[in-house]
Amino acid sequence: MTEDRADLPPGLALSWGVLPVQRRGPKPALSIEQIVATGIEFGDRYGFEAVSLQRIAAQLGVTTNAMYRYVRSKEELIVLVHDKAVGLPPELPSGWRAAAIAWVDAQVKLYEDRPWLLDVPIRGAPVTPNLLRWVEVMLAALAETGLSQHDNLGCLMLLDGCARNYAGLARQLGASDRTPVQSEQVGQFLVPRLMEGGYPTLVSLYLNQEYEDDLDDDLEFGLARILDGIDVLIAKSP
Amino acid sequence: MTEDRADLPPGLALSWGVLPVQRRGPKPALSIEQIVATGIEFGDRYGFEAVSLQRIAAQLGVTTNAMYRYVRSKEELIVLVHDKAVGLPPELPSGWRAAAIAWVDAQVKLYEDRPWLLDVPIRGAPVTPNLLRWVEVMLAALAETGLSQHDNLGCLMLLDGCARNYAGLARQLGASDRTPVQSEQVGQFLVPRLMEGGYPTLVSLYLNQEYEDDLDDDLEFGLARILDGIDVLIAKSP
DNA sequence: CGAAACTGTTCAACCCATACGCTGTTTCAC
DNA sequence: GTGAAACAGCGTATGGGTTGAACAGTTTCG
Repeated sequence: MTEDRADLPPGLALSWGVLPVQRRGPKPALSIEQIVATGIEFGDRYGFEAVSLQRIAAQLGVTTNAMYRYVRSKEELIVLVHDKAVGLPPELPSGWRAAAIAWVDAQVKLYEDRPWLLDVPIRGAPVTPNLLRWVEVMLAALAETGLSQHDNLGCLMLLDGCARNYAGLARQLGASDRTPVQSEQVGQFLVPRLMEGGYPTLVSLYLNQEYEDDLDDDLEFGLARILDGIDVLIAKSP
Repeated sequence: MTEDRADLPPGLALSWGVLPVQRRGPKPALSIEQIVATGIEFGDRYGFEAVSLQRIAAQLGVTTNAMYRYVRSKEELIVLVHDKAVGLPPELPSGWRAAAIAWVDAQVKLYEDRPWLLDVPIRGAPVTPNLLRWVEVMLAALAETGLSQHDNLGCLMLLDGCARNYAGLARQLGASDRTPVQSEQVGQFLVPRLMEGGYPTLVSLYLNQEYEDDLDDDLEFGLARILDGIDVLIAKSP
């Protein structure tokens, strides 16, 4: 019995290069690679919402429905575009601490280059080649901690959350920098209501303007906390 | 000159109860509260994608376009529904460490009750009353650490990321539990390719089935790391 | 050579957000 | 009072998007 890949999660087979063999009929005018590359192009240029079957089809000079000869659904397309756009992780330096910093930095850099990746809805655990490669390299670097694989996975998720967190923050702050007027207006609207509504800590935060900070510092701060926390665990474990 | 709330971020004014005064004309058949409550109902019942202007309008016996008398856009609706569905934070116990645990637990519980809140796209820093209330209570609890407000904000973001992380993980794992057959198939598809493709760590992870774990443990693990990390910082600071 | 298989296309049905203009109602100002 | 301004809700329409069914053309195997 041949492998039934019909009910595998969307994009799994295609992302690993397993595509239905074709024996008869006209040769396809397009290729998956071409379609995915076009999707990434649209994402880079116009954001995540712009990566649609319609647009890609139009760009490639084909009707929308022709796309369904290549992908089963939009979701499948997104999975493929996501994996391809994430690409391969960098080589990590030796030493789990340096490796973790490099890994997180690389992720932040990636999200800086392609902010729209933060908008990709995450349906489940990663199963595509490039995403799993990122997991693999970090997990390998964490092996030297001597912790259990389970704990290492926990650390990795902590680091991943940290990276996504700050990348998202950096994006929204970068976007709001374009309209400092609006930010000012928000403050004027908000502060009186915070004072009346019993938000003393937030008021003092606003008035001290402590929220005006360098994002790199923020990332460094969060990452340092996590790494210190992992260190404590390593020291505790026999 | 009266306050110009026209160009404030969508949902800001409405969430704080500032709604356009109406002097003439028929009384509105609907109220914002009603609309938002209906949106939450749909979210609870059918997930985030189900909260649409069309559906809410139909449910309330009104045409879609009538909605635009109350909210300026779908985004505004989402912001309002989000804030209302999040609700008020719990009372936190004294002691920043216990408070942090309670705060994260409450958030995880919230996302357990309303998983669709994880799908709400985050456009910017929180500005709505309930969301800011969550920030306020945690920031107040962190005041006793003696760290700067800036550092406290960093800690809060760390905790928030942790909560969202594990809530998301819990949801996807809970969803995949419904179809263990598919998970099996994924493994059968994936493992050979991981072995051939040079993913030794992941292969061992898969084969040891170390990924089968209690999620509560995961949360506890991540949270413990973060709290330990914060502790280290407190100990270092004068 | 013929038939099977596969291609892209047209036609079509949906869902969704949003804009415009109309009608009828309410209420303030005179 | 009463008239007119202001406003709610509706119908219609538009544009964008995903997905499906039926069809016609092309390639290649038997």
